[in-house]
Amino acid sequence: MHRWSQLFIPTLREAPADAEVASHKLLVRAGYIRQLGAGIYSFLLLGNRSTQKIMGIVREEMDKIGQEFYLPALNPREIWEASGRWTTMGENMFRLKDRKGAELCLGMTHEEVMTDIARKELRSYKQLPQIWYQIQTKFRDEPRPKSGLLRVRQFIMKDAYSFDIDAAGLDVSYLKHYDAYCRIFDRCGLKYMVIDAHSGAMGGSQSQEFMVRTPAGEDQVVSCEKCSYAANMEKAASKLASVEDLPLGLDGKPTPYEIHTPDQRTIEDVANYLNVSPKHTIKTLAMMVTGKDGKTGKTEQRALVLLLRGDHQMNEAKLSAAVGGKETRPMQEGEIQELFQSPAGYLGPLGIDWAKDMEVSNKPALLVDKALEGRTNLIGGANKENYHLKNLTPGKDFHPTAYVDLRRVTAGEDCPNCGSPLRIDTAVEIGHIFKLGYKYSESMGARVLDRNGKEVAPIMGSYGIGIERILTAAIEQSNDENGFWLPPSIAPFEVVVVSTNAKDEAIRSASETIAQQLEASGYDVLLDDRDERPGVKFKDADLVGIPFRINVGKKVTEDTVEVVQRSTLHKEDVKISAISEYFQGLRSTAY
RNA sequence: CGGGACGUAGCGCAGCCUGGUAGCGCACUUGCUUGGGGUGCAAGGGGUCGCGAGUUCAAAUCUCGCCGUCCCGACCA
Repeated sequence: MHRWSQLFIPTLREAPADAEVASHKLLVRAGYIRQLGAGIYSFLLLGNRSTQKIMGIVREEMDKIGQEFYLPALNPREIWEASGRWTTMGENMFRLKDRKGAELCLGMTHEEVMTDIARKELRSYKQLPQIWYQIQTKFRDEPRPKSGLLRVRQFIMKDAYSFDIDAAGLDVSYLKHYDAYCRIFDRCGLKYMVIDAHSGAMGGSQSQEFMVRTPAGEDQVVSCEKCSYAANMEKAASKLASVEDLPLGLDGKPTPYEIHTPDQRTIEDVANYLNVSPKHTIKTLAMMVTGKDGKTGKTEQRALVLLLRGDHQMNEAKLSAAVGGKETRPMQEGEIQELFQSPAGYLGPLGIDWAKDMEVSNKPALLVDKALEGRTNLIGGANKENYHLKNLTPGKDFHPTAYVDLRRVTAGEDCPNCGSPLRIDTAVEIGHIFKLGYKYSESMGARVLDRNGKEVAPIMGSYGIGIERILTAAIEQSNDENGFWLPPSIAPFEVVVVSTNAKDEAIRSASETIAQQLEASGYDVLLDDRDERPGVKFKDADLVGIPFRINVGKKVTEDTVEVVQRSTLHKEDVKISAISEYFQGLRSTAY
């Protein structure tokens, strides 16, 4: 039996001044966590109980599909060199030296260690498939830890890795994880969505993220109001209404011609001045790309010009993907003048010798958004102050280096699947599954013999869940100014029994009895037996995330107590003799 | 890493401009009081004013350096 009077639950009336998001303020106020440093937190009794319950659920579901390991957080440099990530992980990796001067790092993820086990131990296709997982502490030297537990430098992750003989096998392992993740997040009581994601620096093909909508989130998610379409902003697409192109101007000849547009610099100005919709104009964005050349290894800089439909916005993530992850920045004035021989405001694609493919780096590249592919008679800058061009047709008047998707989806546009409006929300990523492919098995030399006796690399998948993020997301999803409420499955206690007057013997002993009864029926019970005023206890009970409260008060003389559901604040009188049955009933419904 | 802010008791803050005994609310301790939404009264305890230099008779206060934390951006399985 847990008695509040004997526990350390340091609740705070006020949130620390440096807490910004709801979950951070409340986790501190409720005595779940305390900060040790930037992005480093201690878990106290309540916080630890909650994360232990989350890990319990994760473990139960993962045990159905895989085997639990426990790998070291301290990793030698060699395995990270083997995968190539000793360098690519850069400053995000915590590095240290041992007494002999040997280099080590703290694991940010465990593809390397798992693959190392695989390459040493797996010999035959008969040993596949394997799904290995662990629940373990990860270290990442985030450039900017923030938002309490949302972005930290040390956290607990459930990470799993699958090894299969072929792509079909990987599909099965991937699906098993998908299903397990759904069960885990359902059991944790989260409202989540699954979105298509960018595989990012990890490589690989298919990838999905499990996201929880919250204003505190750092990721933008596009989802359909009606159907199940949902995607990361980096990947999201939308259906465009078709546009009827402008007719040919002047004598009807299909060649671009100049028109005088004095002081008309913005798309909006030009469109107004010429009395056309911005949909008929071309937006020209001048950028510079910097990055290492794949062949020479030298850091190089090249001009990159982007063309979008006038009313469209550029999506930085898509651009970054289009240039292979290199850094981009807007051109400076001098650079613009040098390439276009024209001031900004009148830039266009004509008169410049564009590179034919992205590999050729001595010429500027011209990337044209797919929304302009097939369009004709557009209006764009003439590369001459105070002039624009009419009758511009991509592919005819100028030749793009490539057509790519660069456009930023905006809320209200049509879903690519069903045509219903799309919405955009910020969200927190709580889980991620993806098909790694052969990246690690090949680079690290994991090989098995297939049924033909041929040596092949196993195909891998990688699957992660952020334990603390489940707690954080749950709080973000369910809180008010007085505190928060967790789903019973992950709450530190399921019920708090509040003895409203510690000095009243009838109330005191009834509280005791009720708490014992419920505990005997298998509930996690906290008995608030402190010698405090009822108001203090109610405030604390509302604060700390326990989903149900039993108020034991004067009505004990009538064999009655009050049950309060924290989420709704709904109150109900229940006979003490029937309290266990009452909660059994709840378990089948609200639980 | 670029921009901004902050650092005074466990938490929230004032004091700094104009240098001179370090303060308020909550929390904590003791006593009484109260007992269904942070009860009231009284008496207490608790501070290297982030750290280090400098200026000065005298520094929380002025100057310089460093450290730490938060926010925006960049970054990000």
